[in-house]
Amino acid sequence: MKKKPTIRDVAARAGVSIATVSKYINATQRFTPGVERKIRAAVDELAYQSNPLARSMITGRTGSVGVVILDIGNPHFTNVVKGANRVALEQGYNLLFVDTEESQAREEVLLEALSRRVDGLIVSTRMPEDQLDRVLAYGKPVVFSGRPAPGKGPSIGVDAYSAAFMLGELLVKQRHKRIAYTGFAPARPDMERMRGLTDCLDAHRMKLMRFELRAPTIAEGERLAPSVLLRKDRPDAVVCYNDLVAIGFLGAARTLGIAIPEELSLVGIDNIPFSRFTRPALTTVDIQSEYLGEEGMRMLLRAIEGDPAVKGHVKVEPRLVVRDSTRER
Amino acid sequence: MKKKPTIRDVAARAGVSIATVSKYINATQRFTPGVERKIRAAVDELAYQSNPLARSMITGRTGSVGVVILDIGNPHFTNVVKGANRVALEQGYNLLFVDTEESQAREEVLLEALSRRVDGLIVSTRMPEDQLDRVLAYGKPVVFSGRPAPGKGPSIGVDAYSAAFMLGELLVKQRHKRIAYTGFAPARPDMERMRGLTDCLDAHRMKLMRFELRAPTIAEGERLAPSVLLRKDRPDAVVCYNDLVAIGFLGAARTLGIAIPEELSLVGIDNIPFSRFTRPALTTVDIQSEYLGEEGMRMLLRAIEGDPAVKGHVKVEPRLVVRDSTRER
DNA sequence: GTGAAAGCGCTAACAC
DNA sequence: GTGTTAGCGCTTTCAC
Repeated sequence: MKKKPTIRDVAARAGVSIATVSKYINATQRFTPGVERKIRAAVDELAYQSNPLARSMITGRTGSVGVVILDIGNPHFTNVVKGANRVALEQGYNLLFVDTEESQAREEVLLEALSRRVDGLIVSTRMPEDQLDRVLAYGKPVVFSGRPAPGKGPSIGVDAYSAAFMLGELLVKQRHKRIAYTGFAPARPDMERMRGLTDCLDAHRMKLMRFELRAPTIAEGERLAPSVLLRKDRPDAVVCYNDLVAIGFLGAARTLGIAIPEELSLVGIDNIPFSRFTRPALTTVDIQSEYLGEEGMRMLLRAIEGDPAVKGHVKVEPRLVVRDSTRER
Repeated sequence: MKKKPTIRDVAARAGVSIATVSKYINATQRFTPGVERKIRAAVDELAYQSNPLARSMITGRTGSVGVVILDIGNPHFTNVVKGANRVALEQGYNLLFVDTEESQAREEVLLEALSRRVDGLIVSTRMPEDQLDRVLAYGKPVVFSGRPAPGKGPSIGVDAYSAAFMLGELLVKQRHKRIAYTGFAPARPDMERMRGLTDCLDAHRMKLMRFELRAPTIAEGERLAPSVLLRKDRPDAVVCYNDLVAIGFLGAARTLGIAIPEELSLVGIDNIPFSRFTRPALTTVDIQSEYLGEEGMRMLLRAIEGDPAVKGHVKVEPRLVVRDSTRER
């Protein structure tokens, strides 16, 4: 763990100026063969690597972009990251990401620490709209992911209203009579989903039952399930906040001896990779997580490059995926 | 996106020297009330935030640690990250991570970029042992995760040999006669798992069939499954490289009409959260992913603080988790 | 307690 | 082509 050689060490060893070495490192110029050879030799011998911090201080660029996600344990977000990572790498940026674990307090600190180390950010946050300015105050290009951010900068997200509406339509068409939604109010898309579902049921003169989640996770789905499945007016279909919650419900239903889809239809949202492998396979809505990450990163990179056309909300269309956890009544 | 105020701006506005502002920001000293008030006012008005890059250049510390993982799509790794994140945050560090997507080429670039931006690293890599020095050459404390790194620095990982051995014992005890292993040779633990299984079967005078995966993923499990399940000498038990592969096998078996566990026992390794929710629920070995991340981070943090006792390999014990994908013959 | 000055390792003009 | 020089924004002696 000896100390690292600096550009000065290389210059001294090669017998040239530090400016020349700098130009060699950055390949911004051609050299006389002798000089080039000497520099290369010195770099090799010292195993020199330039310090990106020092470089960034001058150039104002870091070559990195950041992604802030709410929960790395949710496959939806890991897919967003996968997509973003691929595009960033292709364009010569590297991606740093940070998991806020759904904690608002943490968000502040992590965002600030990250924002100064990258050229731009994609951020998923539950922050109320009027606080979004705080993120912009870091002075870096930002793309908000998973929600519209009207007037606050570019954003990308799936159309939560229509995702929920589609699910409602399916369930109604399948003649379900008592439809429930397990919502998670703190999440941004929750209200839109609720609206989509309510509007759809209203049109058919049906009412929606709502149950409240404390977190959008498998464990929480399992915890909540009994209280909705053991009521005397048990719903005959439940729309879960996301696939994770639906998987928890599936597990609980099995334990409780409730057959799905025979006695109860169950749907999720997200279409995470595992939803295809539950049994019964989960009916859900694909929200194109990976594409969200890719396209979000493309937007961010354009913004970093100074493209003023990057603004407004990009609405991505959800796709209904009907599998075996729903059945006609 | 106007330019950020510097410490100089604050000093000018407060009518003090930049040295004084620096001391205020870092709380390294007490002040006369008047000065303190003026500085605070200036900081607030300008919404000043110190530039961590500039600070790092001088102090040599960044306050961040890095984690390099092979595939963020694998819940095993996301759990490692979760554990590491929690511990890092507790200790006042923040965590940046990077996904190499199982690509060696990428690894180089990402590692170098990351290493200069953090105080230390936890790295998962398939790099051959003799190349591990390259990682150490970055001059930062490193903990290798998921494998021993003899003579190359501290490491932590689950005992892959015994994990496989346990699975072998279970399957033998259940009177399986034709046991197969779907391996993934490029991965570090593959050889140890192979040894564990082979030793166990040898002791019972049984032979192990081996099949080769091209990646340790669900999709690859699905792809490989038919070629092992449709042979005339079909195994009656298959040990999958990990739970993801096992889930792929489960899906394929369903499609092929092969009943699990009635006609075939199937086991995975990792105990990812979803393995409890497949049907049948997957028998597997818990490798304590989250603990691996926590403890690895504790080791790293101690190493960063200069503790010379951090070295050698910490071997974590796996735990057999018997569920419903295996059955006595 | 406070400030002047010397850098951290590097790049970007601008001479030569 | 190559070298000189002036910083990037900050911390850290070391005087006062």
